[in-house]
Amino acid sequence: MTSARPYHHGDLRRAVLDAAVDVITEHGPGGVGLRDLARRVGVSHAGPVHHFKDKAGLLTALAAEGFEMLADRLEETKAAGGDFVEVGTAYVRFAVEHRAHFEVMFRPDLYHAHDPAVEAARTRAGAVLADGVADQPDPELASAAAWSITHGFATLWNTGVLERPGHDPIELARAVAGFLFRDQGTGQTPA
Amino acid sequence: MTSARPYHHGDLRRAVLDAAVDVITEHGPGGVGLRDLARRVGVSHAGPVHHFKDKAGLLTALAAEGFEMLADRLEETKAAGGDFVEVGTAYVRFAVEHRAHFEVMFRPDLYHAHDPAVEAARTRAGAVLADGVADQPDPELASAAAWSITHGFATLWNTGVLERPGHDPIELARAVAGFLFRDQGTGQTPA
DNA sequence: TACGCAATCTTGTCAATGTCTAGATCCGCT
DNA sequence: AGCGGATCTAGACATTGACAAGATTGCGTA
Repeated sequence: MTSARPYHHGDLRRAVLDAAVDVITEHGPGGVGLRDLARRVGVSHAGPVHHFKDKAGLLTALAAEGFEMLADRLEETKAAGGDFVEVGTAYVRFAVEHRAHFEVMFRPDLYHAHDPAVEAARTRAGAVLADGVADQPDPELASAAAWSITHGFATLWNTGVLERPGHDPIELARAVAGFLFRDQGTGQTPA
Repeated sequence: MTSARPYHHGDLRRAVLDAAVDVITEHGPGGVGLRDLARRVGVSHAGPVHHFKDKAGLLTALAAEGFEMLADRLEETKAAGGDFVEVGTAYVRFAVEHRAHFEVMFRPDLYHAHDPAVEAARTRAGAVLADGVADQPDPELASAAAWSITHGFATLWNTGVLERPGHDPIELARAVAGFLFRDQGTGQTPA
């Protein structure tokens, strides 16, 4: 039920979520405060509470939204005929372009990780990654490896540890993903 | 310097760090509070401040300690003749066994990421991983891939997303790391 | 040995936060 | 019209991080 109709504010729920994204992008998930968000959006200090119940509730909503967006992107990429390398690249692209969502999604201590919507979308996203390597000899292992290298690259890039000045993360991600299955035809890209 | 001598408490600095590890292991990095730690250790609410200046200072100390432990482990593994698979496995083992440290280390928004001690130890750890794949055709790319798959597996396992009931994370990590260089023999790289 | 000093820890305080409660405001439906 | 309920406001309370000033303790040095 993501629909919130314009009452006093217009669309407070979305406004708060957007503000939270801004704050997280700039200061990380630790920088979010319900009162600060309320201030940014122009409502009273307890306004957001009614929509999210909790600080954890707000982050749960963000995580659910993030997993759904991610699953959508991966499914679209696969539906367009993308192999694992393309799907993995889409994963990294999501992480870079929606850094705030991504950071919250993989910090289950910050939100209600067992929320049904979150779990459903997360499972959906994982299925696409696993399906992309289903033709491998050991699909279980290949799936773990594929998800690991993709997620690891995204995480390391976002934390700044892997930063290569002058390199485009998407191109580098494509090369790294291709490296995993370099013995097969797909995936080699000119630098 | 890490040396703290027994004054009133005995070794408050270490006691606070240990308590923080306990809290983080159980409730994540968001659960740490200076006052709560002080309570657990049995000192007044402002006791820890003198040793760490800040909440961020405390986490900086934890991150530095973590990167140093990690770098030590990786260097030991490599010195014992371990190839990349063994080094990567040691990386995952550290992440699983020192989950609290590991979680803080890769959340630079929580501490002073530009602390010299932190940066030095982090660079040292990265060098071992890069060096383990230096014999590859494209060392830069292989290094990024190696670090990504290793770090990704560790992260996903710790967040519970990759959990396989009945599987030992270390064994699975070894298999995943081996998958990256499966075309080469189980490569005993001589020292 | 005694003294002074600095490191260590305590106590008190302040602004800010999360969350709860009660009340005000406004929309949609009958 | 006007009622009901969703939406938001206002006030309050416990807790937290951070700061300031004072008390306590061990160590080097004369």
